Amino acid sequence: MQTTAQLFKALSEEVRLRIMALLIEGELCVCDLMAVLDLPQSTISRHLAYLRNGGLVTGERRGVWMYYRLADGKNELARDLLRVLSDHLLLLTVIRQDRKTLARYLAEKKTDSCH
Amino acid sequence: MQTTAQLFKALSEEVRLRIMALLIEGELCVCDLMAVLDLPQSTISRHLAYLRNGGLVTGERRGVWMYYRLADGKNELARDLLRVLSDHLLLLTVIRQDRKTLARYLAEKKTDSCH
DNA sequence: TGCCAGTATCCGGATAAGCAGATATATAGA
DNA sequence: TCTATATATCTGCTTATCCGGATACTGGCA
Repeated sequence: MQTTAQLFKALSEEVRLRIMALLIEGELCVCDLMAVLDLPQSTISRHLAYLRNGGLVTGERRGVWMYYRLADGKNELARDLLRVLSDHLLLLTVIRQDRKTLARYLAEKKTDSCH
Repeated sequence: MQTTAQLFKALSEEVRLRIMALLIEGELCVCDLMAVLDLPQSTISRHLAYLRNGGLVTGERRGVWMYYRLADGKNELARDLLRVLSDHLLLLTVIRQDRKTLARYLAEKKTDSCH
């Protein structure tokens, strides 16, 4: 019960919804999210912690970088919510804009990259 | 976007999830909820206001009483979330307990009722 | 070992949300 | 119109959450 509420709380914030929407496209590291969302590192990291605690994303360290992706499996509610949510998010202007920014960012990253 | 986050926020609290679960069975007035959840009137009323603002429930005045029910229709996301959520809630101990309490309360209400 | 870059957590201050008692509003009935 | 009941909102207080800069941790590399 506590957990159920926590799951919804994790999704009750605009920045976190934007992060979720970006991760639908695939894994990203913290610095990618900083670049696309244009927010300080501590802010991104804090929101990722919320999503992690809610069981919505998982992080994997690869060298110095932490790659985050949508958590799949075990939590059935999380999985169902995410399915419903992702359909909805793609209709929103902010989310569409973020996706464009991500695409542009990833294209540039190939040539002029921090890593 | 703001609205989407607000919808999740409305569902991010234990008391509100319990209210939602009770309303799945049908409409209830504030005093019913007070009796079943054993919480003061102002607390119930405040949580109902959240759910109302999130577009999850609607209230209808009938005499002195306000009857609340799940909001149906217009908000597509709310509807989808609710479908997913209700399956999940019924598995939880707290919710099962509340349902039993509600059944017992409604049975008594027929004979010895406040209204 | 020492340094740097990426990430997580801490800190202090502002805002939001929780609670429950007190008060205001609305309706039914005398 | 006056009273009583049901509900909503206000009040004062406590706790949680937000933000972003500062600090601590971690891994790669010289």
